[in-house]
Amino acid sequence: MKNAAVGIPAIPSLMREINERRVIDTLRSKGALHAAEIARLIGLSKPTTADILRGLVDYNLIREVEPGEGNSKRARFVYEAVSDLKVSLAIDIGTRFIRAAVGDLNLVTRAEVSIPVMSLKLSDLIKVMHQSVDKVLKESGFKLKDVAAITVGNPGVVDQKTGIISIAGTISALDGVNLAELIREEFGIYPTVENDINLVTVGEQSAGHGVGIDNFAVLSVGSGLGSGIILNGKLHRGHRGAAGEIFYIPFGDPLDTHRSATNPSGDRIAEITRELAKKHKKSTLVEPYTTIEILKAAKDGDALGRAVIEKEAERIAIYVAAISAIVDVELVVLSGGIGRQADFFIDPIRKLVNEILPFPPKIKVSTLGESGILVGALQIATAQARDLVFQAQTGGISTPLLANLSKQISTNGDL
Amino acid sequence: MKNAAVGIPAIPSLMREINERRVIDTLRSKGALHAAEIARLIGLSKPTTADILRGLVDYNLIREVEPGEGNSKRARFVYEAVSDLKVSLAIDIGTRFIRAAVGDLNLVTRAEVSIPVMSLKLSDLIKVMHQSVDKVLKESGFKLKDVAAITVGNPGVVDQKTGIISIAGTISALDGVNLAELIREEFGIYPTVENDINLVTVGEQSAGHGVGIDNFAVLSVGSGLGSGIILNGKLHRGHRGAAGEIFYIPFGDPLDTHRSATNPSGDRIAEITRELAKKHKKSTLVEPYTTIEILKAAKDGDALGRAVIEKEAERIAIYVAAISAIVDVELVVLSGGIGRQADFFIDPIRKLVNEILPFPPKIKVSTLGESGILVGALQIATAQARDLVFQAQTGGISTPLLANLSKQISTNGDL
DNA sequence: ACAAAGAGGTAGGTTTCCTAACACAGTTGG
DNA sequence: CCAACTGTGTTAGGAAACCTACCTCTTTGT
Repeated sequence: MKNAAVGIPAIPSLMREINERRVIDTLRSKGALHAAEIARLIGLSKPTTADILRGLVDYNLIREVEPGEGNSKRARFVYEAVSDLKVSLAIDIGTRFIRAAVGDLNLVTRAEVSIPVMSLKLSDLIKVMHQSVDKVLKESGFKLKDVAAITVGNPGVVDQKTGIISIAGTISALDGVNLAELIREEFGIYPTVENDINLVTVGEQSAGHGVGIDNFAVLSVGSGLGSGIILNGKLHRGHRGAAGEIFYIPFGDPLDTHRSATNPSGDRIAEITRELAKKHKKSTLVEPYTTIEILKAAKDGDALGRAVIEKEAERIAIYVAAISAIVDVELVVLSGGIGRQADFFIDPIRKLVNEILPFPPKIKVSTLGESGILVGALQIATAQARDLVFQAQTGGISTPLLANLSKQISTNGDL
Repeated sequence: MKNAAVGIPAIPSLMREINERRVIDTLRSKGALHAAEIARLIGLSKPTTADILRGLVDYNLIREVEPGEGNSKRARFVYEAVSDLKVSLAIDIGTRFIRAAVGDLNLVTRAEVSIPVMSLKLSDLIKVMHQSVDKVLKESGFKLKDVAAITVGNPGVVDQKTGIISIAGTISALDGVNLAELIREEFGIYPTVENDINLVTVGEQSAGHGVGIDNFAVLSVGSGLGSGIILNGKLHRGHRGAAGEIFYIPFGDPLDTHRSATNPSGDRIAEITRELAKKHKKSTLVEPYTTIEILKAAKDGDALGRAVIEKEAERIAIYVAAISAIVDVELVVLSGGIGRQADFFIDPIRKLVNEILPFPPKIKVSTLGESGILVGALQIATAQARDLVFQAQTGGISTPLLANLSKQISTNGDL
């Protein structure tokens, strides 16, 4: 125990703030509504609700709009959450592209761009990042000063306290870089920096197979091997942000240096192919073995291709099993360059997992595509932006805690 | 999204309830205090605090006591939380003993008993359970009608929705049994049924190495192999309550039937010993190899004993590494019959883990001893008992959600 | 066309919290 | 040893936020 029962006492102004947040949240998730309906939805009386609405209009957090089709004809006034007071910015630093997206406060993507990366030098990455941000802002029609929050995805492990990247693997220029501080210097806003697979996972939660599922994981198989985990509805980062770094699970030789050196599994599939090529002489596949070619060959029935995919299925299965044995998820979503193509070999994966585990998870292939990272990044940035805007407009002494709190009060249905 | 923004609106009575709970929580964690000090700690004004205190005294939830040493001499009235309005009951169904404990509302153990189990038949287990409960209640001076909540530990996986046990391994009579319903029939109270290692983990969190640590795991090595995981300060059960069932991690042959049959690692150490005995002829160890004898021999320098322990250290290390790779814990606590004796071979475990992982966890040996399960079970039962008593005494329309809520408000220090 | 139902608003009241001021009891220092 | 100070507990008055009840006006339905 600490020294004191720190925290916030419940006082009338807190009560009001919680109710104001409930009103805004309701409007954001349900669109335009009139006062009486809001009152029913959040459980307050009509006079109180009307008073809150007047206040929020004054704060410019909501506005009166023309009643639309969905609204009762009796409704004289209809309100909606203001969506363009500020925007949020998502940046994805990948090996081949840097992508960026602008989203409004109602989580609508206003623009999205993708610029190829030619050099993995840090200075070049920063240059391309700037180009992406300039371009996406221009397309969206907003300026940098309209940006309330930034979330940045990268392949490394992020120390959330300092913002420093480690184990960036494929983009080794980021290793040891304080990316959060760097972004602040470049754009003037201290961002949330997050591992890219964690962002894909948040993306799946908000717009993919993970909607409404409290415990699930994303297994990303592609140029790297990694996973992101949602537990009890929240992204689990772990003590140092390294949760989900599954290639460190000591399958095989516990001291396999191949594993610990750099993120290994990028070339693993080529390696496996080379090995299996000794057995399967007649194949359309030739060096250098690329993932795309192998997948294509396997789909076409090539024996070597199929053999490689069989091994890959086994490899995926043991990682799915390991994750599920430890955290018992309801679902594992396969993502990444290889994982997103797993549709045609998902059955052997399921079969193997079902043989290993007494409580196997469901296994699905991601449908989010390349921009999954940006979807997740926008989700996080927008949540922050909403909170910042609320504080700025109300002049509240509010804290992230309160935002969570009001969310708890408003979304908890399991009474 | 569901149909409506269900939840609780913030109304004055909710505000009061939150503040009442903050007062009681403060008194339970800090002991007897006077009004002015409570007001300072929880952040309310003196008149309001005094009013709340009068109410809680009326509800019989707190009482006025003589000022003690710790209190200011100026304090005329000092209050403490009533501890014996109701009690909670912890029951641990083990292979060799059934243990039981009675705890009061301030989490003080009032009595603890342990009765040997002679037969693992379900009817016999129920008989011994009754004996344990009768005995522990008698020793504590309370009656069954004073019990507000029961938590029951068992070796199996518990379906929290139905209360049905599976994979009970060492006590196969429990497999498929609806233990929660059974307890309700026997004692008239619907209990919380929980996996025993999960309870040890909660025990470590409240009274062991896990105090104040948000992410840690307990690895229990003994007659079985299992783990419990605390993530973000809360026990992680997983989708079907099977989180931490780490012996399903497919190390070695993924389809190892030895693993999936029943919980295997009980005799694993004897097996390893038999294998290694071929190399190490001159040993004091003889069949049947028991864990206690092997540990003793290893401590005494016996070559075979040491070899076995070395293998065991490696086995522990890979499980520690797997858990940490997936959920990134700050600490792993070793528990169970073998784990609690790991003090003298903890260094090789640490060394190996440090070689495998870039972010290795701290590793410690549990100091809780045999009754760790009961400590955790009392923790859970007492939390429930407090909530039930609060509701019963105030006649509140309160829900578990509110209890969590007020806890959030009062204990969240990271603003 | 007219009654019922629903939206929006007003009036008056309750709950809960706050600040300010005061009486009283220990503590401290000349 | 007594006066000044500090801290506890209480009272009075008031502010913020919620509620119910009722009213008016519009839409809907028979």
